[in-house]
Amino acid sequence: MKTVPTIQDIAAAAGVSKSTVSLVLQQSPKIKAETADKVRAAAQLLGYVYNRGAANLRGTRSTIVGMVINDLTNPFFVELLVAIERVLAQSGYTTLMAHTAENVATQTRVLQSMREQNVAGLIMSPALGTPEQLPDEIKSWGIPLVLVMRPMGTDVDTVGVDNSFGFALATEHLIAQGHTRIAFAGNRTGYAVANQRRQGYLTAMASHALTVADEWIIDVELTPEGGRKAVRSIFEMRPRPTAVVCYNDQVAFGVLHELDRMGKRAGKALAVVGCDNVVAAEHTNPPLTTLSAGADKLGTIASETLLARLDPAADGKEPPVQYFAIPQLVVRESSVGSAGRHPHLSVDAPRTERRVAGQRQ
Amino acid sequence: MKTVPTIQDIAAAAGVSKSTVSLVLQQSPKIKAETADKVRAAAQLLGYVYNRGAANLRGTRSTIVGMVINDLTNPFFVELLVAIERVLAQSGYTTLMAHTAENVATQTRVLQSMREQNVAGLIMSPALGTPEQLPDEIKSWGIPLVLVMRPMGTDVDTVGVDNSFGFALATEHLIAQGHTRIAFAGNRTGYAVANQRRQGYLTAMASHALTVADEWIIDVELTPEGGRKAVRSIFEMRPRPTAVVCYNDQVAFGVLHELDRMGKRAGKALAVVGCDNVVAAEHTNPPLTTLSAGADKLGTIASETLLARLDPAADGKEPPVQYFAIPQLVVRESSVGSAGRHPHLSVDAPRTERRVAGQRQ
DNA sequence: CTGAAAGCGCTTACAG
DNA sequence: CTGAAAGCGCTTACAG
Repeated sequence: MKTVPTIQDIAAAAGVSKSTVSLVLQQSPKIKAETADKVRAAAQLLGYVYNRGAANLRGTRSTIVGMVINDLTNPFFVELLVAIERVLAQSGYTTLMAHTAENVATQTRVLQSMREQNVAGLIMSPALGTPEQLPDEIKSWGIPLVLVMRPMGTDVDTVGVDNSFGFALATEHLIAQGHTRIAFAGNRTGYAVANQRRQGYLTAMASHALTVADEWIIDVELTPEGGRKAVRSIFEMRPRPTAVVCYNDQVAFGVLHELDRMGKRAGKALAVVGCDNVVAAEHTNPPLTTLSAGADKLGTIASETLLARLDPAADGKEPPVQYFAIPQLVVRESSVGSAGRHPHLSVDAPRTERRVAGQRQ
Repeated sequence: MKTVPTIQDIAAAAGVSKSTVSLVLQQSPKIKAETADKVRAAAQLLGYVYNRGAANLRGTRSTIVGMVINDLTNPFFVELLVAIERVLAQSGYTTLMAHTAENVATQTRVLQSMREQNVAGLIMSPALGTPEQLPDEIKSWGIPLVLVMRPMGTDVDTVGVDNSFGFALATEHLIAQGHTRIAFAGNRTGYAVANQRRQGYLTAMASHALTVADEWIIDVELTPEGGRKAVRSIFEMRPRPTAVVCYNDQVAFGVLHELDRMGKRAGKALAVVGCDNVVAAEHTNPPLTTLSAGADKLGTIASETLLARLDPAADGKEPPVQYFAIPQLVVRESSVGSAGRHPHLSVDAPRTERRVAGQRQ
């Protein structure tokens, strides 16, 4: 545990005051180039390490950003995290990460800890069941907050996806393939995102005058295991759905797997669509048709939204950002070739990835 | 941006000195219970938030631990990260996370940043190509370091896996299935872990007097794309291997996928074994046989190793920990049923997951 | 262009 | 059992 030199030591070595050293380290133009060079040489020589904690304490700003993620077992959130971390690092911020595992109590503890660390701002994907006044409370702490993926009112910066549009798009795709009995594997009731996704599906069905049997809305855990359970339910229904829209790729992976165990193949026995377009969706057997909003793009926008709030030039009077990406459908083999009414779709689709652009009507 | 109360404010409100407040917040037994209660009540009332940065600055210890991960796109490292973060949080430490994406320059920048944040300790999975003197350099900073997954000499605390044992085990499994022409999809040359894995495979082959054709050692990227390329190579070989040991599950996923594209099935056309047992390995089509060392257990051990070093009671004279887990083989469908010489193995394996315990001879 | 002084919010001996 | 004082490593007005 050798003791690290401080600006005081550099000041002594360079023969200047510590004020001067501090200004040099901040790249202040007030210091003469010659003096600055002398200081930098001394710092180099002594192996100086800037103490950001001390600077944050004395100065007004901190350079730590907290990121609170609800579910790192879902690769989508990992992709988001990686993008956010990259953009923030480029702007000189360090990312303090915490994982709540969808647990509100853990989330409370974690937020407290971030507050104690004096984070400059927070990016959070709130755990399910988060009390709706939490964003206001965080704001009352004076910490800028950007919500990702899970909106909580229009009063807080939010970066997410237009889920009802996306799920309508996915359902339309299946209808265009000739399917009329389409199931939804997700939550029957639940939080905002779950409702939006279910609603998008229902809207598309209704707009084609297709009736939705109550049992087609299958309430399952949002995991591969939930997807497997959904398949078992579907194959007990009479008449049974020929297609299923899944809450996310994790559920869809379970669907693909259970079909395989039954000796059936997605795309033939059952058309399957997921949501998130995680990297693995490209390599499943068969490859998964899924909604893509671009984790990388969403992470970038979330970071930039926060950085704008942290900019000392910001007046804090800008209205809340409410950005909802329009997802695209990436068509792969899991959703084509079963209904067979659109041969042009089933010919190339298994080999050629095509993106159906989301277009609002 | 309302201003947060400090211990000074609490001291005034409670009618004591700030020394007393500080001691109460540290749960010191020196303060009379009555006084302590009074102080805590005042803190509660004012909405006091402990400023850990100030405490770290004045005190000798910091409560931030840095975690440097080379590849978060590999779910194995995410599982490791989650376990580490959980254990550290339970001990009152906050985790500062950084992702290097296998880039040594990024890693250097990130380590610098962690040093500036005055982390109490570091857990690192070094990027490929990390200079071998880095652990010594970090130690010279006075920051305890635990390496995970990728050893760099015996002089630094290390938690990893006995890779050569594991890959021998995987290869033995394939030999026991009757395979004699077994390929290896990974690196032909490379860093320590790559060499250990390849060596384990070669050792098992040699111990059964099986010759390894040079082309069977296939040099590919350690990604699904690399796995796909390996399959294409294998099917051009004459005679062709009937089984392949993959560097990790990511490569194996690509293998399973390319086989599927060719209309073939892993376990029938080609026996496939992976390494890491990531959660998704259970849900691939077909499910993947793979080596498991337990990301959760490894993460727990790594955290505990670091916590022991951070314990103020530690004398710093304990010898370096060198922990290498003995992996187990989790047998699933991807590796059985193709050679058919051991019918008892191929009957239940596709449905029943069995663990073959690793036993050193 | 540079220095002396005060202070960020805590903790830690040292007195009493 | 509690308080007064010094100081952790910086930054920030304020002088000059």
